[in-house]
Amino acid sequence: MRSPSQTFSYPYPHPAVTTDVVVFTVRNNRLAILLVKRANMPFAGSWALPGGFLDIDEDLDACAARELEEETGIAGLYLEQLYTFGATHRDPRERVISVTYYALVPQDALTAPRAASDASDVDWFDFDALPPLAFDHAAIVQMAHRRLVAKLDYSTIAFGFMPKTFTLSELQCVYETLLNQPLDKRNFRKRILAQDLIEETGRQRRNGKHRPAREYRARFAKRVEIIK
Amino acid sequence: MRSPSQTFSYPYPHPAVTTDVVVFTVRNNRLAILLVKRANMPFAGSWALPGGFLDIDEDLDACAARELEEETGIAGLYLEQLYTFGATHRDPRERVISVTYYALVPQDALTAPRAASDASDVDWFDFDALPPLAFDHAAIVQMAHRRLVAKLDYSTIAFGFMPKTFTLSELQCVYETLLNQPLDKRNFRKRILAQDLIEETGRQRRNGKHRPAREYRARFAKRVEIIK
DNA sequence: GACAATAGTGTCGAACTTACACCTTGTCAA
DNA sequence: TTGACAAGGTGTAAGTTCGACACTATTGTC
Repeated sequence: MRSPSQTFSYPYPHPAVTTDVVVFTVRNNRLAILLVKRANMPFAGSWALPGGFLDIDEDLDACAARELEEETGIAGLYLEQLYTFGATHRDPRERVISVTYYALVPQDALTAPRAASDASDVDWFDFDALPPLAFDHAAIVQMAHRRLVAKLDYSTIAFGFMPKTFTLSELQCVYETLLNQPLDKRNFRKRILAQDLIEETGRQRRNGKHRPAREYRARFAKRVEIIK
Repeated sequence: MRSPSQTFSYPYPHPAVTTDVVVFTVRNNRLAILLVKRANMPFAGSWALPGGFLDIDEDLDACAARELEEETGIAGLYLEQLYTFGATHRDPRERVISVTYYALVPQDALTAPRAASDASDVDWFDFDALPPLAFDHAAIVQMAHRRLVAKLDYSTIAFGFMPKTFTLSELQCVYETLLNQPLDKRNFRKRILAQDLIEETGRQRRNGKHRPAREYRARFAKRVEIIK
């Protein structure tokens, strides 16, 4: 926490450093991201990415994780650094450099986020129906989305959206949502199974009033490896 | 420039922000990077990446370009942001966040770099014979190299090493250097020409006492597009 | 004119990608 | 119990891409 009772002086001007996080999920077959409503100036009342100022003895990754948890209650995600935004007037208060991160979260981990800290509200928004965003956060979101889509091709990033167990139809549905196009069921299953990244749990899962599907899990441990 | 006659105070501690740049070239059929010898403490006398402190009213990209030019005399490169390093004790003086960049330069643009500013010397080093580096710069170099190799597959990044005109053999040689493996001449030419990214200049180039080769140039304008 | 050195060219098989349709297994309601 | 509904699950053939592979062409030199 910050203690405004003293001041800190330097022989040269220093920018402030923040972290901001773009948290993606797939919800109702739509890509969605997590936003907080700002409680304070500037942009009070605007929606923004969760994030905040770096503590002076805190690693960047830790700051992103802490701010995310403080403002939304969501913890334990794997945060990957995205890009650093530092245009000179991106924050009206002072010079602010923002180191941005992105993360994926499975639908079922949606322990409804709770607002706290500098946020007066928290909610998920469909990616193609975002409200106006504070600062340059719209640009950050765009870059995160480009990265996400690019990584679909050459990494296992999509598994980041899947719960511990899932069916092939559910996985295909996530790919279709992210790629925004339908995929052939047989070819999809062939390709996924050929990669040898998932295995059957042996159980079945009933998702409706019809034939139940085989349940799968990722072969790799907790954190989904992202092939760079 | 910095004016140390006054001080700058903030209600909260601020880190310093620097930029550092990894400049790659291919030289004598080997990958090489540009290093400067530090004139000042800390790590005075050590080799390090060119870079330095962000001016308070300067964009990050501009800072990287400025510091590169000040310390090495090299200007006009396309700098792409790589990653931001901010471990708490990576600089012994104070908390320093470094936004790092990388760039590629063709062999023929090697107007011999000249040391200036905070650098007492500048030189190119073969990538697999680097001296010990100051700060965490070895980690930065490693990450830049991983990114470079990864992008070879799905981008036109290799053209960044080529002069305005070149022969197919020269291009193949750059690929072989970067991939560290020999390539089949016929398959290489087929693949490159199929991409439709280069065109014949109509001229020939004599590279020795033997049959001259056709000269090519990149189809795209000045800056080589890097497909993300 | 023979030799040295690099430039330049085509084919075949294997592997991978894509397009495409039907039967199976469960629920539910008549 | 049976038939309709809904999603689960499976194979094949054609086209395309990728990789291995060897010889002729052109220039300069001796």
